[in-house]
Amino acid sequence: MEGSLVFESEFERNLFELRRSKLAEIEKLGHAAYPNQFRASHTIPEIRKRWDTVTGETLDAERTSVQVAGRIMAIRAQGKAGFATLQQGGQRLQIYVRLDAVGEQGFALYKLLDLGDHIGVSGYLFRTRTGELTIHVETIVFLAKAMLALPEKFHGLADVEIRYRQRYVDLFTNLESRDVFVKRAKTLRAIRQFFDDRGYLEVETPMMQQIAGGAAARPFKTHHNALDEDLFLRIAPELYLKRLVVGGLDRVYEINRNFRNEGISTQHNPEFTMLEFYQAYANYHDLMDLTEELIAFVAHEVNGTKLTEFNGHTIDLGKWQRFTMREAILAYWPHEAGLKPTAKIFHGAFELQSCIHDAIGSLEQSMADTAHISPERQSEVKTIHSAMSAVYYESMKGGPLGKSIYHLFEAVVEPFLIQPTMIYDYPVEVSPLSKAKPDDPAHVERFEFFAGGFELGNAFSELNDPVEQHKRFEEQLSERDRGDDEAHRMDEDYVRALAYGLPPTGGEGIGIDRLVMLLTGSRSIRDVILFPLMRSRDQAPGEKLPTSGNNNQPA
RNA sequence: GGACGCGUAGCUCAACUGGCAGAGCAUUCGGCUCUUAACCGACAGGUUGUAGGUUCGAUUCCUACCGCGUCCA
Repeated sequence: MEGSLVFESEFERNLFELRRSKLAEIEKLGHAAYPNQFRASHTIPEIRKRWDTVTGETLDAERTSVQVAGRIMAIRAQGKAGFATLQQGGQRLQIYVRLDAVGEQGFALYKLLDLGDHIGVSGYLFRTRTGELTIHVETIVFLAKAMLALPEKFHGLADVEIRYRQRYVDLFTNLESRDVFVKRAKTLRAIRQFFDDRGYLEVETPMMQQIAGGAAARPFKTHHNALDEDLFLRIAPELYLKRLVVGGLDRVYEINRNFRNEGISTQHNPEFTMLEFYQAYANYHDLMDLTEELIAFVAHEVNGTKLTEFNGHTIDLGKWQRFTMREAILAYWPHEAGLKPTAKIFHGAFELQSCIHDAIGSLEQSMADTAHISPERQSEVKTIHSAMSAVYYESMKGGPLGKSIYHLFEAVVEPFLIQPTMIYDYPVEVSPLSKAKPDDPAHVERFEFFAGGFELGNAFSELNDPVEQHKRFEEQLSERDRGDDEAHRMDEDYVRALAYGLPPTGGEGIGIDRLVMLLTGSRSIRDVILFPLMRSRDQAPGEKLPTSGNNNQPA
């Protein structure tokens, strides 16, 4: 068995052996090494909630008996007595063990205990001289041994890599980390309550799909052996959920994982959790109102307030602003990019190109003028400059105007949307599944919403004209041919579903991980995912990177 | 994929300009019947991420690689 255990060092191997011999001594005292049950009268949070404010005199008068289980997180022996701190349910409670109260057997067990061990105790509540609520132990039951050393008790586990890779240690040593995941669960519960209360049906649609559709992203590929068929992990549930609306499920929502084969960053994990919901007979204006209600409700359920601290900003999730995409570009135009342009730049590729050309020139002048601009702003300007250059280059190559406008928006507006903001009326070229505005076929009834400087969600009035949908897919195919490997694929069955008649429908997707980041003040998405994807450490160096040329898809 | 930064005892961190690799916690042993980052005394714990190079001498400088982080793409 030892051969299969992973020790970090000889130190750990020795400690493990030492703890095994202690475990054997505990068995000699008459305790099972790995007992299978303990009946507690209370959880530690229950005890704290009920008795935290009760005085020592009252406790002495009542002499309340309790049975509690927990993990030892601190232990202070003092000859023939001692204290320990038990942790359970994310909270801690001190216990007091003395020889004359627990007897020779009990005290012998106490002396064999280590940090990290699980025990159960029974005794009565009292307050120490310093006023701390404590269990005066009468019997100790051994429950399980920690065979490895715990992280340092004061600083906890600080190494982020170990926190992600060995989350089990992070969770019991850093209670702030535990809190994040408790809030994550509260977020999901609040979302379900919100939609259940409004007559939505929670559904589950395929995560393994023949055509990974519904979003602009590269999928992961897998293979079903019995069918001998390649499959893709879904990048979005969208097209299946709308099939359900065709089927008469007027209000549906799904909360589950999507998989996108893209880079990893503080805002991207290859698998992430998405909420998508669809409501028949609603349009994107209805969804904007619903979204404001939802986010405010969830924030309040999770934090008891609509305010949240994120990245040095106080964000009010109850207060929203709304801009059309074109308004936002003009409103957020960086002053280093020269005179604020007019709406004329959106009228044609030539106008947009000459505007961006001038802006790039102004930005370059600002970048050279290091004396008058703060270093932080310098780096922002540099980022805006490189993004704008990419937009210019793409436009000169003959890319669609709407795509350039969208990328211009991403360059100059998105990172600066700290307070909750809805951006609506998107170019049709970047919205192949959205319904066009009745009076403006170049734009669609779509909005995205932002807070903290990143996108949280995306919604639109669903395109339900099968002929138009088929045409949009074909346009996406030609974008693929132009080299955009994130462009949508054709999905004939989806078009067929639309042909049976999709009622006017509004649909929306919200990134749950990012919402939880916002609600918990977490700067990295990895802090809100229990087991974020990490590069494996145990591959042999020779097989580290697959050499190209076998079954890789063309880039 | 690129730039920058980090990697030292199980954990948290030191080590000046290249000159004997250290402390606290945890562990082990001894003492202590109200402590709480308990305290007091003693012991032990290291291939400084890996592989090379420069040097009389490398944790420190150089190269490559591995892992992580931040920013960018």
